[in-house]
Amino acid sequence: MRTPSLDLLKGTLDLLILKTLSWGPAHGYAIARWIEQLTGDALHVGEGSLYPALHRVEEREWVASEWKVSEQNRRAKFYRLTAAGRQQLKAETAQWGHFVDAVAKVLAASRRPVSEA
Amino acid sequence: MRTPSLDLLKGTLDLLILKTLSWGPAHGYAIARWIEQLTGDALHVGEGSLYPALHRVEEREWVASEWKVSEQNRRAKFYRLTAAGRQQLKAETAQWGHFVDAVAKVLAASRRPVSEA
DNA sequence: AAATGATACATCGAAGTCCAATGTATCATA
DNA sequence: TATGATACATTGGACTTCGATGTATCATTT
Repeated sequence: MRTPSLDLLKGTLDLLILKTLSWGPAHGYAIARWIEQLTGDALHVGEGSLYPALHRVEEREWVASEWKVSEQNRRAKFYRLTAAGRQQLKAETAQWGHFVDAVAKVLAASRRPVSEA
Repeated sequence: MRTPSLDLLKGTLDLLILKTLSWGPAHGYAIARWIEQLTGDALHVGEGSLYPALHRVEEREWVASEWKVSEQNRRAKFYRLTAAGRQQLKAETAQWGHFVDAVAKVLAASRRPVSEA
């Protein structure tokens, strides 16, 4: 069985994380809440997806982390975008756009293409 | 390591298959070529992704299959959309749209949302 | 002072998906 | 008869996501 929280994200979680960090450093919890808030809860980011993703992007050095104290006065690991991460954000944003365009082309077609040759 | 054929598709392959079959019955090979042709090769559909996906949607009874002879005069398994598949196509198309919208909202934001109490 | 709820980190296992590589066979054409 | 395009299929590996669960701290309420 599938489709619990819609199963969405589909590989775009990295992109969304990089994007939220482009607004400034943040800890994981805040990242998840921001995404949910911005999308009106259309996108739910669970911990089980979020933390593996954060470790992933840190391992690839697109983000760096540092322990600090949050606005709520609690220990929290703050992530910030690296220069490489900024590059990656740009690249993934473009790639996402191309992908969406390509899918749109198929969805917009009302009949099959002529098999030329 | 990742990003061989761009790693894309990301769960939308079922949707693309259902869509191509909405134009009429087709065999797997044709489905893959149509998608590539329509997207100007932005989307590459490999056999290793295609056939498992076809078996998947058949198992869920969104498509039905039948052995026939192709335009090239060869044996080929033709898939056609079932009534349930047509329903599913509609549902997945809508869901895809919502997802793209949600991602767009995050990507369009220039700063973090205000954390309202 | 104690209970509660929100914040914040993290891991695990299960399930599912995609992909490259590889293999077989047929038919049309050269 | 060799080649290339068509057409089916499987396998193994790698990766991602998800729900569930666990720990701990701080602020607020009782």
